[in-house]
Amino acid sequence: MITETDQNYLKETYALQLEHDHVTTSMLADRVGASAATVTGMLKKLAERQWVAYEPYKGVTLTETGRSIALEVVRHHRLLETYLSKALGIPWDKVHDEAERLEHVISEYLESRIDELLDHPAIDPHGSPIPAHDGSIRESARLHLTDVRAGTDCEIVEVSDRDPGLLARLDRLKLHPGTRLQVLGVEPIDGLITLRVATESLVLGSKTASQVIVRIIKESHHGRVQQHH
Amino acid sequence: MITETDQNYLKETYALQLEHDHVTTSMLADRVGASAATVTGMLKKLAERQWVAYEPYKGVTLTETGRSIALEVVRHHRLLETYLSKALGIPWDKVHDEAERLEHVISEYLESRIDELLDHPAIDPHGSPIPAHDGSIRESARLHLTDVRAGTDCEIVEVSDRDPGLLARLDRLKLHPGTRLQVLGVEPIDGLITLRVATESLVLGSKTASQVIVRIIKESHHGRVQQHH
DNA sequence: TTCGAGATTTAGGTAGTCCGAAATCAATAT
DNA sequence: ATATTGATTTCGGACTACCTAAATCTCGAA
Ligand SMILES: [Mn+2]
Ligand SMILES: [Mn+2]
Ligand SMILES: [Mn+2]
Ligand SMILES: [Mn+2]
Repeated sequence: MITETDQNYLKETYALQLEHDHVTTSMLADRVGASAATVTGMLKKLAERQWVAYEPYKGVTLTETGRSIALEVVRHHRLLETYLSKALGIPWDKVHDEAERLEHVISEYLESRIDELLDHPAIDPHGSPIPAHDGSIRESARLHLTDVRAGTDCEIVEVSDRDPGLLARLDRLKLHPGTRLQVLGVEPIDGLITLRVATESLVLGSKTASQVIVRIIKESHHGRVQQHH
Repeated sequence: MITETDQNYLKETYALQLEHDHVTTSMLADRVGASAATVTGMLKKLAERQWVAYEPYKGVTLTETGRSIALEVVRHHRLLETYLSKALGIPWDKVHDEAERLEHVISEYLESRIDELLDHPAIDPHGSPIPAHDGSIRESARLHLTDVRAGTDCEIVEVSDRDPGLLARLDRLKLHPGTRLQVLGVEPIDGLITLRVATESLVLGSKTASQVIVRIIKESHHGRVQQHH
């Protein structure tokens, strides 16, 4: 039997694998809100069930089975966020926490009703791709706003859905998926980024900018895009 | 902390108190799907937390606190059933199981959004009253179709939401809350009840008829309504 | 190459929910 | 009044998910 806890561990492992090439016990402990000791125990259990490959002291990787369990939960999560936002008019900084609990209890039947009613949406309110029913998902390379050179034109693709405070602020600044912007300058010491959005300019800290994923529309002439990490 | 299990025990105790004047361990065991031994243990815990009054070998009663916890869950359940039915078009024999899981995880915020969108509904798809936000509820006397004399005109008020098979059948027979009917005859041995609904007549067994709650529109001239039990 | 520091695992334990089997109780029939 | 029986509780045990503290491992700095 797959418990809600199993689903959360697998989902967070999936998310961490997208951002890091090595997923550790402590990273997972941080995400699921449990102690490292607890995570070690759970990883042994998940490995026994063949949902992850686990090398003590090394790290953890999802198996194919584990990945599809994770994607099923991610699909629920993102469909629910989209539904709550569009059908119930719930603001985008409140949908995540609600979906976090609902994702584990909706039936496949309800999932498909929601999917139909929304006309099979491809992205959620934060710009994240919604896995298809068959588990396929478009996992494009993720370019963080912190890694964009000055002078570049881009469009926001996705923002992190975890922090309501961040989302409320981005909303006030009119920074949403789809928003066009130009990077005016990057301050090298503190990483402050100056942007032009429509006709206004504004400054973001690197903590905020690192939560924003963009795609480049017109590259700066002065050099190449920096690599993250 | 109130767990999902706590909520289920309290909710079922509430439901049983409406139908019986004495709620026993085995009745609860049957409803929550656990052994009598398990229920005894849980009742001790619930009594310790002052959610029920529990007399070993005697039975169990909700305290005021226990009742309001139960009504909160019942409100979630019935609002969700109504929403799933009206907004998502889910058939009335499928909404119960879905609501059974969702009821424990929706926030007060989502509850109120749903309530607003439905314009503060008073009854759910099965005719059961939805407790108000403040916990008030119209608990009218419940007259079962099995207790109605031949010759009486009535209207269906409520049907049990637990059994999808029953609901599917009632739907096929066009027996819904609001449906008018006349009891043509009651067969004394097997309890078969003959009804006239619109222009057609049909026969129900007592198992089915006992799940239907009615209110009398015009009493038979030949005597009084029988008492249940 | 050795030595820590920090990450991780192991050990020992709690809380919650469940079970079957055995013991006990309460109510009824004799 | 007593025996029987069905309901209920008690007992011993299982399983999951969590914790802290102690032991152990890994890897980079010296
Ligand atoms: Mn979750
Ligand atoms: Mn999202
Ligand atoms: Mn429930
Ligand atoms: Mn109902």
